[in-house]
Amino acid sequence: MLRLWEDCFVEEYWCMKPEYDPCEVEDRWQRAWDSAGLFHVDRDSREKFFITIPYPYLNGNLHVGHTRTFTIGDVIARFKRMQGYNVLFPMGFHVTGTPILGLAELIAKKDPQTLDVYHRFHNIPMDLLVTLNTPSKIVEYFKREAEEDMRSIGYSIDWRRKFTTTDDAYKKFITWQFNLLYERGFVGRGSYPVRWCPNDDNPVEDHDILRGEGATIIDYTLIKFRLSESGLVLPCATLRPETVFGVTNLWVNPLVTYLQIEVIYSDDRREEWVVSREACEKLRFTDKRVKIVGEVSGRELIGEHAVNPINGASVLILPASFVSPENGSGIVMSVPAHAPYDYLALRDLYDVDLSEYGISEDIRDIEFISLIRVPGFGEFPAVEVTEELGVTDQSDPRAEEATKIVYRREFHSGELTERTGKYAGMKVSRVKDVLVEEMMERGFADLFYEFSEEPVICRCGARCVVKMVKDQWFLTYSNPEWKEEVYRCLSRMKLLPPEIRTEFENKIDWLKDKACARRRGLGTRLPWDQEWIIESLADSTIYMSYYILSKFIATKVRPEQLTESFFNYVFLGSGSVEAVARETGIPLEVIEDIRADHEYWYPVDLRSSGKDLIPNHLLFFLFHHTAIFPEDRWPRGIAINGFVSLEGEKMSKSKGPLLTMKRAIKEYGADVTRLYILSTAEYTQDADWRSGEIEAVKKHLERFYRIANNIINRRATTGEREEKERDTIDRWLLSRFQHRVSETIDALERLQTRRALQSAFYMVLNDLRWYERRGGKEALPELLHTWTRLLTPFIPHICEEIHSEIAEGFITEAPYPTPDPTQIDKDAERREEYIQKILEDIEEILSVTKIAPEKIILYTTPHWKKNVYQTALRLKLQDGLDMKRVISEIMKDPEVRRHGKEAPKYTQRIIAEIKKMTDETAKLQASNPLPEKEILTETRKFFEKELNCKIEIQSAEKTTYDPQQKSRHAEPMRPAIYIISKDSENER
RNA sequence: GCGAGGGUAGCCAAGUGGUCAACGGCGACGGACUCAAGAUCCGUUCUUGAAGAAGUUCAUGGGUUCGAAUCCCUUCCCUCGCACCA
Repeated sequence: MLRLWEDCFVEEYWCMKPEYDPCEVEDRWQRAWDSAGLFHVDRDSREKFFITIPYPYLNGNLHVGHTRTFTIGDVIARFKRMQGYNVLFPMGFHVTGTPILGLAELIAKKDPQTLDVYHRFHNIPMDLLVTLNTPSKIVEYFKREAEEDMRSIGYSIDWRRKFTTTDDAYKKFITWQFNLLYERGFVGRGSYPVRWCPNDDNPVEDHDILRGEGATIIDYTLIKFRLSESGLVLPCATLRPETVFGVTNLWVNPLVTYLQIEVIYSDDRREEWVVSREACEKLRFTDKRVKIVGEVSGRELIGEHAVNPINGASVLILPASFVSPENGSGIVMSVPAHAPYDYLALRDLYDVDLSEYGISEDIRDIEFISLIRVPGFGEFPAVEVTEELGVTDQSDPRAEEATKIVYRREFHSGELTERTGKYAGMKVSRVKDVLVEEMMERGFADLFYEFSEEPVICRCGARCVVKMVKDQWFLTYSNPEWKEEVYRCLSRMKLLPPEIRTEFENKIDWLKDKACARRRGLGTRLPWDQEWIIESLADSTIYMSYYILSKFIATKVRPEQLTESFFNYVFLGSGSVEAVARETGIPLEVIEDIRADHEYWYPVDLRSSGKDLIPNHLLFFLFHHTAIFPEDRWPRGIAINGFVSLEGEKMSKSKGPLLTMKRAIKEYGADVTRLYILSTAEYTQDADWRSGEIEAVKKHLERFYRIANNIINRRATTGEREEKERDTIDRWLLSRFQHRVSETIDALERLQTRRALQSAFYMVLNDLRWYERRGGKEALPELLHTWTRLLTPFIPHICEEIHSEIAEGFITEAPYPTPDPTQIDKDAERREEYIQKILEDIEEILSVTKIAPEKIILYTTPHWKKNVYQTALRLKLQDGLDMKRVISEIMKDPEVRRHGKEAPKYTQRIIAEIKKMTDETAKLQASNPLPEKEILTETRKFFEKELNCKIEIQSAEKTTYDPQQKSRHAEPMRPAIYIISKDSENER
C-alpha cells in the first residue's frame, strides 16, 4: 500500500487544493461516479446484499429527517460494497394516498399558510410554487428535486430502478398482489367505526382535526334493559359489561328530556329505545337507522322498574345528577359494589324524599351485589375506596380518582365470583370479549362507539362523530394464523437495535384488521371492486421486489405485458415460462432474466427505517411478505433509527420548522451533513440538529482535509522518502489504529454509525494529536491510505479527493480495511501509556505546587522493588496472590531483606494494584517488563520540550543528587519525580 | 390508562459489576501564533490540595456484593406509539 502511494507521488505533480471546497469536490466526484456507473449493479457471481430504505412520500422536499435514515442506508450500502458484496441500494417515490391531493387543492386555492410553509421551509420559489396546483405537477416537481437532493448528498443508489407508485407498471404489480391476497383469503369485508366529519362526509385524519386530536374511538357495550311495563329498551352504555351481574338499579337524569326512538337494524329487526337526544344523533351514524317516535322526560322514567336481561332481575330507576346525556345513551346501570359513582349516588339518596317520583321503597334496602373478588379488598371495593379517599358525594372530583383505582385493580387482578354463574373464576381482564359476544348473540347487548374525549372538531368547524363505514374492505391482520407466520418470520430476523424486538412482538399482538381501501386519493383501484382505491400503506408492503423488475420496465418490458401469470412466474416461480412468454409476448430470455434476478437479489437483507414506521409500514411489510412469498424470501433484517429535531423543536412538513436536505447540503456540504447526521445520535435516539454543532463538525472535517493535505504535500515536496526504521511512536500509532479499525467495523455491522465515527474519525484525530506531540511523522502516509478507506462510507467525496492523490481508481471500489494483527504492538502502547502517565504526574505536581521548574529529575525504581513487583505478578498469574506468600517469597532475596522495613508496606500496595490488573496486562508486565531507563532516556527530549526545563534520569539504586530523598518513592512503572524550582536556593 | 425507551458533570452524550472522576463533542478558560481580531494549533475544565493525593458524584430512596453509574426493588420525572394516517 505504501508502494502505491509513493509511486503516485514521486512522479505526479501534487494538485490537491490547500483549502477544502466541498461544492466543487462533491459535484466532481458525483459526476465521476455517475459516468462510471458505479452504482448500477447487476446480478453476478459475488454474494449479494440488498438494502432498502422506505421510499419518501412526495408531498414536500426531503428534509434532514430523511437525511438521517437515508444516510444510514447509504453508509451500510457503501460499507458492504467495500467489503466485497454486490450491493443493491435502490430508491423509488411514494405518491399514492390523499396528502398530495390535499396539497394540490390547498395550493390551487392559494391557502396562505401552505404557500408560506412551502415557500419558506421547503425552499420553493413562490412563482413556481403557485403552479404546482395538480397532483401530477406536484409529483413531477418533488420527484425531480428528491432525486437531485439524493444525488447531491452522494447516495450510492442505482437510479435505473427508480419508479413512482402511480406508474402503470407499478399499478399492475399492486393489482396482481391484491388479487393474490384476495384469493388467499387475506382480505375481508365488514363495517368499521371511523372518525367522521358529517359536513365533509368523509373520514377525518389527524391533521384534519382542529380540536380533540388525541381522541380515540372507545367501544362501549350497550346493555339492553327493558321497562317492565312497556317493554321499551333502556340501553346502558358501559366499559365494564361484566358488572351487569351486579346491577341494583338504573340511573336517569331527571332534568334531561329523553327521546323514544325506533331503531331499525340492517336486517330489518326493529326495536323501540329510550335514549338522550345526543345519543340518538350518534346512533344515526351507526349501521342502524333511527326514527324519533316521541319524547320522554327523565322524571317520568324515574320510579319505574326495568328488567336486567342477564338474569331477569327487576331493578328500580332512580335519579342521579352525574348522568350526562352526552355520554353513552344517557342512561346508566348502577353497580354500587364496584363503581364509586353508583355507590355515591345511591348514598346521596338515602335521606332524600323520593315520593315526588312515586317511589315509596326505602333506598337503604337496596342490597349491594358483589361479583368481583380482588385481593386486598373486601366485598365492596367501591365502598372501601370511596370511604378511604373520603369522597363526599357524586359531584366530588375525587369520585373520578376512586373510579380509576377500583377499575384498575379489578381489571388487573379481579376474578368473577359465583354470582356470575358460568363465568365464575374467570379473570376480569379476560371475560369481557366472551361475555359481550354471548350477550350480543342473545340480543341482550350491542356495541356503541364514543370518542375518548369530546368534542372532536374538524378543520371545517363541524363536530365529528364516530361513523360505521359499511362494506369496508380490510386486510385481516387479526387472523391468528397469519400472526403466527409473522412471528416466525420475526424470530429469524436480525433486528437493530435488539430492544425493538419486543416492540414488534407487542405490535403484532395488537394489530387488528385494517381498512385497505378508500374512496379518495391517488393509487390503484381494487381489482374486484373498482369503486375503491387501495390505501397507500397497503400498496407499499412488498415493493422492494419491484425494484428488481423496474430495471426492465421501459427497456425490455411494457406495462401492458405485465399479466398475472407473468408476476406469478417471476416472483413466485409458478407456471411455465413458455406460457408466460406466449401470453405476454415478452421474450423468454427476458422473463428468465427477471426471474433469475429475483432469485439472486431477493430477499431484502436489511430494511432501515425511522421508528415511526414500526406500528404500521414495517409491520405490514412483514405480514405481506409472509402472505405472498415463500419462507426463503422473507426479510432478513430491520434497523430502526430515531427522528431529527431542529434546535430542540419538532419538525413539521406542513407547519414548519423544517430544514431541507437541499439547504443543509448547500450550507455545509454533503460530507459535513453526512458526518454530522451520522455522528450525532445512535439508533432510536432522537437527533437534535444544532447549527453550533454542525459548524464544529465542519471544522473537524476541514482539519481532516488539512492533515491529509499536509501529509501529501510534505511527501510531494520532499520527493524521495528515506527508508527509516519505524520509531516506537510510529508503531504506537499504527497499533492504535488497528483497534480503531476493528471497532469501526464492529460498530458498522451493528449499524452504530455514531460509535463507528467516534472510532474511525474522532479517536484517530486524537491519536494523531499525541502522535504529533511526540514528534511522529513516518507512519502518516501509511495511516492516511487506510484511514481514508475507513472513512469512505461516511464521507465519500472528500475521501475520493484524497485518495485520488495517493492511489489509482475509485476509493468507493477499494476494499474496506481490516485490522492487521501484525501491526498491533502492545509494547509500544504500554510505552506510550507509561510516558503519558509520567507527564500527567509531573503536570499535576507543577499545577499543585506552582513551581516554575528549572530542572526535573526522574529516578527509576531500585532493583529490590522490581523483584517484589515481578514476584507479585508471577503469583497473580499462578493464582496465589496474597500478602503472606508474596512476603515469604521476596524475603528470600537478601537485597529485599535489606529494605525489610519498607518492603511489606510497598508489597501491600502493589498487591492491591496488581489484583485489579487483567491477566493479559500482568502477563505482559511479567514476561516483558518495560526498559524504563531506556525509555526515559529516549524520551528525555520530549519531556524537556513539553515541560520547558531540563530533565535528568537517575536510578534510585544509586543517585547522584537527591536532596529530598524523593528517590525512595520510585517504583516499577512509576519513577520518582523531583522538581527543582527556578527560585530554589539549593541548586546544584 | 396500556406498551416501549430513557433520566450520567454548564449542555449534548458514551459507558451496563472492578482497568471509572467516568470516551467523545459543544461551551468556557488558559497558552502559542498575530500589530490586532478571526481562523488555526496546544492544553485545562467536580471539589480540595505547596509533590504525583484525597473527598464527593452518574434522577430518588433502599437492597445485593469484598466492590455498583452498571444487578434487584421503591418513588419521581421525561420522550414516543396507541391506528386506518403517511
